[in-house]
Amino acid sequence: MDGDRLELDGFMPYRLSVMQQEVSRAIAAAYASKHDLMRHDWRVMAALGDAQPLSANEVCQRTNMDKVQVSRAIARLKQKGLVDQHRDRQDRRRSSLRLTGRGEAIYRDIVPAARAREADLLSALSATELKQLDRLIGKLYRRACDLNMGRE
Amino acid sequence: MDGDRLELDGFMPYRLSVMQQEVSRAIAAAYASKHDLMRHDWRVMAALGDAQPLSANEVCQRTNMDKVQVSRAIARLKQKGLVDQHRDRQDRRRSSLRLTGRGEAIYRDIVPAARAREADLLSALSATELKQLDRLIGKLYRRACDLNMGRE
DNA sequence: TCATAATAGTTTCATTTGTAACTAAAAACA
DNA sequence: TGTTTTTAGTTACAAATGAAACTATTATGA
Repeated sequence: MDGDRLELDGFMPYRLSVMQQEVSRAIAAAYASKHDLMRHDWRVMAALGDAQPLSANEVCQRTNMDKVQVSRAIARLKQKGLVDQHRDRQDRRRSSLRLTGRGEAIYRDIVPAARAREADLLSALSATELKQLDRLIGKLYRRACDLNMGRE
Repeated sequence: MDGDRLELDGFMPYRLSVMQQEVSRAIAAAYASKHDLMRHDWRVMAALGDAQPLSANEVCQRTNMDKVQVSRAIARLKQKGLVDQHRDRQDRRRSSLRLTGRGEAIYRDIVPAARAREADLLSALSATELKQLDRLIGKLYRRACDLNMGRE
């Protein structure tokens, strides 16, 4: 252990990042090639598939994306005819988002593929390890959020 | 468990991504604000700090970045006077990269800060959990790589 | 040897992104 | 009520990115 070198390979945040990228790529195969969607687009669709209708703001909260990303994803999805957006009558600042028929169809096509890839991925782990993973992700996430609290 | 909804919150790749982003942000605090470096720039510096000199290609391998990203990071770092690049005499396609004095100084300034943040982060875990995490990252990474083997 | 392929690294162009500034509507408050 | 502040969402612009094409050099092999 050399005191003044970082040694990337043993640096946990780096390993986490490299691993996550690879996982992300494995999952992207479920939506990118076949339906020509970007990660952000798919995330918005996934949120709407989980619970409709949602306002753009609710999509932000559910997906951990910021409002600009969501706004742009919605623009792309509307243009492709996968999402409908119309102003809320009660509060005319908001809008209410829904998957269109085609959007729903694509969502229903992707979900099993995404699930299958997730299963493939997790098949490398035992049931015990899976529980551990779940716990560890939660702990690290909460700790990181705490650390980031101060700044913005 | 609803068969035709994805439920993002329980979808492991999503949770992994959100957690990793937060961790990344926590670490970025060590190099971004004070030294105005981007993630890619810092990664290249970290690789060089670990072992100098390196060719751009060796940086690619050590950082898991692709050659375009590395080329651009090097351009930025050269312009800032943090990295020196000169052609290799044996093979004039390659070049040999080194941190400059100022580059080294910044590297040595960042390393302890990055280590401290990592420690903060990992302090949420017991020694046992840390070993588990290490194992799980390795397993998931290898599995994801296997899954991605086919394409490209 | 000469032609072809492979390798190291850079550049180009279209697209995506991040930040900040902006518009519109509702809430707060005086 | 009228004024200010918040909130929802969009837009603008500069910078970063990805993919493909490109340059220069070395390796291969007929």
